[in-house]
Amino acid sequence: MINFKEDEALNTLNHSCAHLLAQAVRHLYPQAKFWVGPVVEEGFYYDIDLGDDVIRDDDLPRIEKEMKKCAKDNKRIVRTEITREEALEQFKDDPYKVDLIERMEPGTNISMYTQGDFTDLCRGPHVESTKLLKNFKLIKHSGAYWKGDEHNKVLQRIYGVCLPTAEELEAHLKDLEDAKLRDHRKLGKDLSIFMFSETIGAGLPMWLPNGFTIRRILSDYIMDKELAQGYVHVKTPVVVNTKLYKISGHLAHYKEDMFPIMERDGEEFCLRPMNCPEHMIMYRSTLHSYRDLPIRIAEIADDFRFEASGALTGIERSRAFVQNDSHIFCRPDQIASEIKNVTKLILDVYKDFGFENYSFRLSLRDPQNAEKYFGNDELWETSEKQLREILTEMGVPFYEALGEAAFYGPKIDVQVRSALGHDVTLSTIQLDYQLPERFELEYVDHTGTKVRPVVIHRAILGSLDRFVAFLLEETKGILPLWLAAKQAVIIPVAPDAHREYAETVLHAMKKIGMRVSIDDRNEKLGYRVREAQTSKIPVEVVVGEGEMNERSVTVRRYGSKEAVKMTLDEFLDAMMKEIEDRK
RNA sequence: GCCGCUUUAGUAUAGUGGUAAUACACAUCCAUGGUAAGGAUGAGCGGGCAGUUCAAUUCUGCCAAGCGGCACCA
Repeated sequence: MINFKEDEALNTLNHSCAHLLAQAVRHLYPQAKFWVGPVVEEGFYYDIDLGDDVIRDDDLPRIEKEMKKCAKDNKRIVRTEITREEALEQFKDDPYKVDLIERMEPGTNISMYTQGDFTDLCRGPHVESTKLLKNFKLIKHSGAYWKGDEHNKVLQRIYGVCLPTAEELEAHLKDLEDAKLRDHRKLGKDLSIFMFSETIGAGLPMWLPNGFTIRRILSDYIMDKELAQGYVHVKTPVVVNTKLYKISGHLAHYKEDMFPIMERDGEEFCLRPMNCPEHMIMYRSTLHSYRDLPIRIAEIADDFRFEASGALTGIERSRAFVQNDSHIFCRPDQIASEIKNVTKLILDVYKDFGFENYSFRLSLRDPQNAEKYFGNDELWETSEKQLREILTEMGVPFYEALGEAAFYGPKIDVQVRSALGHDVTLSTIQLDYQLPERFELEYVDHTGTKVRPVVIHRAILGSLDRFVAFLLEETKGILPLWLAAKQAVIIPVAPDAHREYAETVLHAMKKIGMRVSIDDRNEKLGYRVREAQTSKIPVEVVVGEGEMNERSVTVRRYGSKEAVKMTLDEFLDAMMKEIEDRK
């Protein structure tokens, strides 16, 4: 996918196109006032105040037409400079421009770009003439809060793209269409992975047999990895007394994001939004020696968060989900090695799945917004520094993001991009000095003194739900053999004549643990082959007269046009090896 | 939650102010077969609640769910 922001030429082109958009909007909506029109990764947008008017779908073609008209005039785009004071005077009737100008250094000059009857404040650069703006398309529109603050007025935002040639534009629009085909919501429906029901409730997924099988494989997989690394697994309740979240501080901070509280017999309960506090209580239930640390408590945990209705996105963001969660209770001197181990585990797991498009993000607090966070400044600075050093030392490339920390500590997040371009967190590692304090956790050190441990929160697959969403989009629903819900289908050429041998093959495959069935419906071979292919089943085994007589199978793999004949034993060996290797 | 849009059979779509169509899937029957759709017949549909109208799937309002963004994301 094209990155319009990083490509210098495209950036300039799109920036100029944003001005063209503004010019056209000014013609069609004389009352329009303009905020900003930047270039972003997916193209350009402009935020516009239309007074009481709004943009509707039908308006985009109208605006495009006007843009074409403006561009055809072939106006040169001219740069001029004025002083800050002159600018304030010139734009005194436009509160948005005044806001922008006032934030510039006094004494600096301000550049403006003019094309025909339209002038806008702008740093530039721009293309020479509007005639270069030919191959553009307005993609979508939406409301957007002024300055990104939900208390501010909603401006109208229009998104578009501009490319040098008509062919490139067409190809880009085709890419956008294709991305929709690997949207996990579409694949999930087509492949019967999960479903939603209005009657069950928004954001509450139901996992169908195929989907549950995939989840079961995933949780077995990750639990085995964890066991090998010294984790222990537990199960804790999804409904808890609200006392727990009063202690943890969640109730004060995050009540709005929780399902409503239940009250009975004078006690309050809630559906847990996360399970950290329960693991704290579990840790606290016995006395720990410094020799016992680290203690790594893990859980495949159902959690419930009342996500805003507009945030729900299939199983990528739902209100009920299952975390692959763990809390590592350790001594301060163990932090670095524990975080390194978790990072290694993440890299190891991504390798098993063949993921390559991800990036590590060091999520820091936003110092402008300090009241959002627990704990004192030094502690934050120390722990942020600690995480930064660990990543640097490991040679893992990462970027830093202010304001992305948890309220109790900084994080290392692993970010991926969904089919539709959403930046989402898959894995996370969080350093926490706060919850141990709040829950008064202790261990006995080598001098016999009770001291406070540190907690590392971590999720490798993140939530199984989101992980499956990403997995589907990355693989286009074509899962590797070891993960496929249905790994193989056996197709007897003539069901009546070859059923018995098909069953022999079935039992042999089941014996090595494969998820396989026989398709002995009274349909043509071609029909059954087609269905196996469209269901994205990795392996088709055709058995007929020849196979029956020589105890062999004819195997066709998903996506291949070739059918290969081999003995049943060779086939079983190959399958076992492939599943074992997680290829 | 905010701005805009959408909602027709199991699925994907078409169409209309006079209660609806196509394909696949499904059921029954015929066909009994070698790698992407054999044939016939049949059953099944307007998100919910109001309003306008002689008449609403079609127009209007409210609600819900979904979609694209915004905000949010422990």
